[in-house]
Amino acid sequence: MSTIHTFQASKTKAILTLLQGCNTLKRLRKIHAHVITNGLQHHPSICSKLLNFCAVSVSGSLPYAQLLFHYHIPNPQTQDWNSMIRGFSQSPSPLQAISYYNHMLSSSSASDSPPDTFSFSFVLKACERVRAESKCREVHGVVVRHGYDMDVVVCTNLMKSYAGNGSVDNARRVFDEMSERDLVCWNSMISCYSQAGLHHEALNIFSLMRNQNVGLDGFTLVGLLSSCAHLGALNTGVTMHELARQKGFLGSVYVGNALIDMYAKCGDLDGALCVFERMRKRDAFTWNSMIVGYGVHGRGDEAIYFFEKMMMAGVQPNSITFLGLLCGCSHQGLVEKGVDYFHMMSSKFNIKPGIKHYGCLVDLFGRAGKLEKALHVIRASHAQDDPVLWRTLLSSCKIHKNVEIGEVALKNLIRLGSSNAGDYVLLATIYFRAKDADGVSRMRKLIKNQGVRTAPGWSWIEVGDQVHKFVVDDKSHPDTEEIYRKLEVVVQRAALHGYLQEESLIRACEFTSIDTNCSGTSGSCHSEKLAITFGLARTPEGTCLRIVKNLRVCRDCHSFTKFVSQAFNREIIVRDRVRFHHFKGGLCSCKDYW
DNA sequence: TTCTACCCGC
Repeated sequence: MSTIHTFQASKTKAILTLLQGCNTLKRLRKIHAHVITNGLQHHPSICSKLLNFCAVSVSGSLPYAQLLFHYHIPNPQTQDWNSMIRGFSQSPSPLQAISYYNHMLSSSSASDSPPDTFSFSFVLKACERVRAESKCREVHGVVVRHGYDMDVVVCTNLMKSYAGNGSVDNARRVFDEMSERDLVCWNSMISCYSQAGLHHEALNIFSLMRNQNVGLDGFTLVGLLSSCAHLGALNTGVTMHELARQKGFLGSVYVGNALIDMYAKCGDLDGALCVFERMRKRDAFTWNSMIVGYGVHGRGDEAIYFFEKMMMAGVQPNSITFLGLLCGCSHQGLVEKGVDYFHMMSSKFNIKPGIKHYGCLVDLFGRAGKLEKALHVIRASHAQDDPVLWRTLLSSCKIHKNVEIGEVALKNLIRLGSSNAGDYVLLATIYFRAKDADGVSRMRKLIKNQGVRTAPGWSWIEVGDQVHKFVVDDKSHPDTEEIYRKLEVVVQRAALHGYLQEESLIRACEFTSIDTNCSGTSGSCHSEKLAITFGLARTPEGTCLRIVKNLRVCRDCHSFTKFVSQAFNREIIVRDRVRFHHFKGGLCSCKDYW
């Protein structure tokens, strides 16, 4: 008996060694044949290992795993089910994982092979991938019935699965009900919020962590820095930077990359550069963060400079690298360079341009006034059915007051059934500037028929460690009265330097009571004026104001901000939906071209 | 065997 056992043990070991070196299906078949000829096919450990390898390893084969599972494992144990669920949860058909999980629960031997921590974790991943929220709830119920609702890993997976299904509130509920939380779990809650775009909430989790002395690690910092980047919360980001230094996390490439991105997105390119230069190890994310950072600031030359250094460092660019480059070229008007890079990405780097790259190219030509070329790009892109490209073209037509191509763009948007009030307003503005009253009234009718729905505009400004958010005509801020009083003073002083409300544009918006390019209704107070006024009142003279807003800057606010920067001698950095504007001494870095 | 991270943009 013991001889047989020793024999089997050495065979098992030999087969496991073979499996480790196995990288083709053909070899896998050979190993399986070997298992059978040695009479080991009923050896539970061997079969489980073989199954796990087939299901999970990159060089495995899920169909082969199914074959083994259904024909060679008569009484699958929990770990065998887990192999199947895990394998399919990360495969192109995660629904199958859910199906194996269902079978596991209903199989006659369910009492011998109950689901465990792993089964739940894997099936929850599958629920997340197929966006099956109801299934996620159902699994949650089973988790509770099997007494795993105190398992910190299962709970973390539950949170992620709920959040991935768009239900952050449920994720938070799971989080709140946990009796014990580890650091991973806290980090996961931060990531759930940031994934949902709830960045204030993500930062609030960090306050809780500090109150409860949870500590932090690189994951925590990266998550929080990402939220700071989205919010434009530079001061908070600098605090994180300081924490990273104190706790010794500056050596992490992830943390360094997140810091660069945070500084760049908060409008502090010098800060980004400083972190970049001190990094010992750099990867594609590092270079991309710099290139994209300079790109969205409209500094194409520097984006190109970093791209060239990236090449010299031997780092392979990816599609994001080229988005950053193209964005920089288009905002700086580097048309030829942009075209070169567009071609280079496929010819030299074998990266297929995606819809966003075509979008950049349309923007590149459109901004430069080469509207025919922009139109040609769309027609040659095999993406004529993407509304984003036509909308980009329409915006370019507005800059260059081109009625004809603007009409073509709108026609295509209508053809695609995705035209909205914002598009009609764009074309109406073009008609208005071209003094085409008929066109304006046609658009007015379309807008009336369709009804008006606009995204609410808001602006943020960080003062101290607080981010203050303003909407159009905001009355909700505790200091509202003071802000509006101060605003009058600011407008007067800006007017002394030449600021004039842009009547023409206001009238252009009036008939619709919106301008999607503005933050709100005409004659009303746009959110960035309130944020700027608040910043002027609450920060020391001479300090830079940083505003983040969700829409594009309208012409009136752009002009207002220029004069304010001059009248109050302040540098004002505005990050809009697409790019940065650096206002200083009455001028803007975009050269009034955005 | 399981859980959390950076570049795009939703």
